[in-house]
Amino acid sequence: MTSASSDLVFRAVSDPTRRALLELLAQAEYSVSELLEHFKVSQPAISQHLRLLLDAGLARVRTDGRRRLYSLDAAPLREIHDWAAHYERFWDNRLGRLGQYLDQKQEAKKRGLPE
Amino acid sequence: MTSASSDLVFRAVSDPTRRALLELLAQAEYSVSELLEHFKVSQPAISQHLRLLLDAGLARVRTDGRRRLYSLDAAPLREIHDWAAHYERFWDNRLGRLGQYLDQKQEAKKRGLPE
DNA sequence: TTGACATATAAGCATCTGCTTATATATACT
DNA sequence: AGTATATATAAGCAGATGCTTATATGTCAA
Repeated sequence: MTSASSDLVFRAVSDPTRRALLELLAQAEYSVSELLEHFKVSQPAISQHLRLLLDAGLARVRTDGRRRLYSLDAAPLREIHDWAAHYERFWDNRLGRLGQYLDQKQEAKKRGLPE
Repeated sequence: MTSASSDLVFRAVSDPTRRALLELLAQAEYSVSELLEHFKVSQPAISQHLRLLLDAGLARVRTDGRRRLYSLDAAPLREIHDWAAHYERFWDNRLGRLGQYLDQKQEAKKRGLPE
């Protein structure tokens, strides 16, 4: 989980087509042509997206005859999840820094401390 | 949370400089020149990044004299968090589809069903 | 009012991105 | 062997991206 590999994951996930691919791969293993049916781009475009997913560690391939079967490897998504979770405290209320302050105040109140 | 605005958030967050900006804004409200101190790029570059964060709804500004004070709005990050959480089941084990299958098997076993 | 400061915007540029078509590679079928 | 099928790779291109310098805008201070 170096900064470089982390960046690969964030970049991979920033594209809507690749997010759609991940969603499909979450359901099952798919060949390229099966994946292709769900999109309006060319086969090379799909292969190129899959390459980026592989590079980011978000997908695996195995060969089956002349087909290549892609599957999901969601492990790197955990990093994104954890990164976002780091900000969880800030979206509970929409007040940002002030929210933290209010949280503290409320905490204090709960404990029956004077303001 | 349209698909378009969602995309803005994913894109905004895909850049390491902007992620660093968010991290700073999570700590406090900052002026542009204060933010600038933490980076090796020019002032316009920072202003441009901040613009994208604003567009994605990840930051707010208020004017204080001739300074502009930026603060975090983490709300849109919740979407990313939830999106990633959708894959949580897949990173618990590193086996993807097979993992699900094994999960089911294990579930079955727990219930004392025959294999 | 004049000049310094803080920030935004404009314009230009190199690089990256996502796409296409054309082609290479490998396997399967007859 | 020869043809069709499945996928990857190469090359090229338009548009996006991130940066820079130059400049505009607005506020403060003497």
